[in-house]
Amino acid sequence: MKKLHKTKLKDIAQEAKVSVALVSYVLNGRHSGRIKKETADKIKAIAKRLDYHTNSFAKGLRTQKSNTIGLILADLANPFSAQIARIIEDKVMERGYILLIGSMDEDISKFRRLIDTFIKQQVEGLLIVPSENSIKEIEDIQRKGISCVLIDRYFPSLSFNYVANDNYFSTYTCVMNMIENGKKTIGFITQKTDYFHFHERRRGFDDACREAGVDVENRVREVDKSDLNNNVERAISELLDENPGMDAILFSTNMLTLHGLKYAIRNNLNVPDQIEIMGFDEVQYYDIFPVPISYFKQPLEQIGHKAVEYLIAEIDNPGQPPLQQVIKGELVMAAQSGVE
Amino acid sequence: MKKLHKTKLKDIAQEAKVSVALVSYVLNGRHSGRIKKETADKIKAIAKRLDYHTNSFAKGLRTQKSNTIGLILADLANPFSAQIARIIEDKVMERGYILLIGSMDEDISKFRRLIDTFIKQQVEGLLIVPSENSIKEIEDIQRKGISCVLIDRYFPSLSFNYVANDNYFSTYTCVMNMIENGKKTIGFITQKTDYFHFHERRRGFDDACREAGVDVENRVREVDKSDLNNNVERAISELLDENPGMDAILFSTNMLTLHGLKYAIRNNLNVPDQIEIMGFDEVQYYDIFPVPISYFKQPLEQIGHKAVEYLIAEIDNPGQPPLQQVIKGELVMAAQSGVE
DNA sequence: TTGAAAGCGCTAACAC
DNA sequence: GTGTTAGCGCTTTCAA
Repeated sequence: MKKLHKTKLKDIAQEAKVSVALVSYVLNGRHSGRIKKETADKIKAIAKRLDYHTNSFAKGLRTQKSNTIGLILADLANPFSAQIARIIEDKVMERGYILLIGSMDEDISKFRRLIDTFIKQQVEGLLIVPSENSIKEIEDIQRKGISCVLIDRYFPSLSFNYVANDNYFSTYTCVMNMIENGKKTIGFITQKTDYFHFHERRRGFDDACREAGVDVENRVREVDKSDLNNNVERAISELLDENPGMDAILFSTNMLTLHGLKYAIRNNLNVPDQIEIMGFDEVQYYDIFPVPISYFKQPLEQIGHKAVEYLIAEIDNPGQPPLQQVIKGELVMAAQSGVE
Repeated sequence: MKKLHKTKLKDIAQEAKVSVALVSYVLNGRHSGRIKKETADKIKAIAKRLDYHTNSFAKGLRTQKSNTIGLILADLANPFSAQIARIIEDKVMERGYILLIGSMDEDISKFRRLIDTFIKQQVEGLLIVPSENSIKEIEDIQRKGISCVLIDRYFPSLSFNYVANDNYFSTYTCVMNMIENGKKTIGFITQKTDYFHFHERRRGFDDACREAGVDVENRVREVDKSDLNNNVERAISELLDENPGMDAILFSTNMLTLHGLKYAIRNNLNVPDQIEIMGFDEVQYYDIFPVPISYFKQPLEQIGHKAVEYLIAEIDNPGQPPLQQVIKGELVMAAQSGVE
């Protein structure tokens, strides 16, 4: 077993014949004015040659700062989570922090374990894409005085920091666009859930329809997550049967949208002339389907950036009034493709 | 600003009127035999009441152990990476370690930054899903004496630890299965790349064809990654034009497979009777296409587990001879679906 | 301009 | 059974 000697400040100090303190100053850019340039240069050169890396345990212990932020995702295997994680990682690094990522996989006990782990790691703040039923744990975090920002999903009744898509605006915009394009009978397929953001999507749909003077009655189906495949299929059939001449359907998640596409393809629906399909979220594969589809694109980039800004603000100034923001995304219209 | 007093061993010791050492013993389960049960219980109760969390900086500094493993992914936004990350996270936690995740996004300088970060964090080992051109950095890691296991992709010329899919077996198996099902003229669409694992897939295809006595000449297309959409489409057309009666095509990645599906749907190919399409990797959306498709499923679960085992073995016993393993996945046959 | 030294919270060897 | 204490590598106050 090769013993690997990690170089430490003392090694550099000895080599340079100066004190540890001075080495520390130089490497941290402190007192840069007061230190003789050649001493500084010598120290830097030695540090480089010896491949010095700060021991963040010692540093963190001494400074009581970890320079670390934790991100807890509802489920890492979900493309939404992965994308947002990537965006946040970049942003966090840019701001000089290190990001710890954990996935709770919709499992509360794992959530608690992650929080404990992150606390032990002395994270300075937490970014959380919460899953259902995690309110209690999040309140706990707040109670412990840990800085925290919720992403994408939030609990309007509570005074947390959050950043999320403007879900009301999303569906509202989709409907209005369809109407501008002459659609008259619009269906909405969404998920049966308690998440606040789904309520908002529903509300946006309803309001837009009402304002545009089109009917909502019997045009909405809330699908149960279990056995999604069959439930969606059934919901679509029902919707079409009970609303002859339906010329557009809006789906409230990417999974639902994909099922909608499947249905359209299998049943040889003429999209978009006979019936338009509008989706939610970008999916890498939409354009692979031989069916043109417009979709509402959530502003992931901005959500991620804002969340990091908010968290750092909260870290710098704990206990400030809650920072809350929803961000508007945009409708991406179908490419002029279809079956060429 | 609410000052949050993190409880430390000393607090517990004072409260319990014992020494810090004793508290440490109890909380770490040391000397459990020798300590009076009621003292131990009292200490544990107080720790719980005071919501004590080890300060891992202090602990790590003292013990020279971080209990931390770093995972560096080629690209977190890629579903393969996300899935493997999730599997590995579970496994790593199960073994009592903490996982740090970083995504290099196919960017070498980011890769170097991540390595530096992880070294500063004192990771005990590194799991890496390398991207192209990262050999130099990986050799560096080895030179520094950091325990490391490569995942999925590796460099056969070098003596690293690695765990990967048996890519040769994968394509070999696919071809043999098609032949058993009476296919006679089999095409192969793969990616133009230097990655060793693609060479293996190619080799598996070639060997299987040769053994089965079917022709390989002009049946393979290597597609350039740039402008994938058009290139794949063109490759498929060419293949079909130049090989009348081609009755099967194998694709070597999930992206390519999806494009194959798109082509089949758009051109109304009769799948699988006229032509079979066989893919690589599970994709959440395969079953949404109105086309039955079999695919080769990489053994992600086993790859992840084995990689963690290897890394921990290497950590416990640095400098041992390289641990290398490829793992065989399995062919998942198309559901009996098609257009009902 | 530079150095000495205290101390962050914890563990472990040793003492009692 | 329990306590004392040194010291992990670093930053920072104070002194020179």
